[in-house]
Amino acid sequence: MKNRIRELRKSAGLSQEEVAKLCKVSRQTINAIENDKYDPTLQLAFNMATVLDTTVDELFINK
Amino acid sequence: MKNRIRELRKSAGLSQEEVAKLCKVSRQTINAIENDKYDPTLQLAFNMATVLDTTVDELFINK
DNA sequence: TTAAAATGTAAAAAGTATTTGACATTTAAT
DNA sequence: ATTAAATGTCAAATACTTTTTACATTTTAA
Repeated sequence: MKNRIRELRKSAGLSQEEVAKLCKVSRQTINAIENDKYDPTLQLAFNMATVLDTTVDELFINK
Repeated sequence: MKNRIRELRKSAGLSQEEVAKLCKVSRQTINAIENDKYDPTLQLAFNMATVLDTTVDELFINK
């Protein structure tokens, strides 16, 4: 599963830590997901999409 | 997290077991998710959306 | 109304996500 | 060049998802 987190996060001018706080998870979690270490839970995927002003289907690329 | 699985599954004329096979998970997993026992992994959410001919954002209701 | 199919449920085990704390490396700004 | 901020990474612990096996209940259809 690929994603467009970095791209959209930078567009929004947010650091990994800021996204983490807004999503109420740790910075390491955001970092790991952004770098494809593992997939987020569905709930976190929705939270990230909301924070990055997009949808789950646009934020994550199912391949 | 609510979902529209039952609704879309019935529309597609599929049983839980058929959806399970198409998603390559157990019938019990589909049953549990459909009944809000827990959320699927993001990967499974995408697989279910594909099988039910919809999107993750339409299939699951983030509340 | 009986049989078959579908659905609901439970417990234990295995697999996966997340946290915390810590430290290293890279990037950005001064 | 130096500092601060941001990012990358690791290991151990905790929490959550999924599987398997098994059985009970409900629904569907003959």
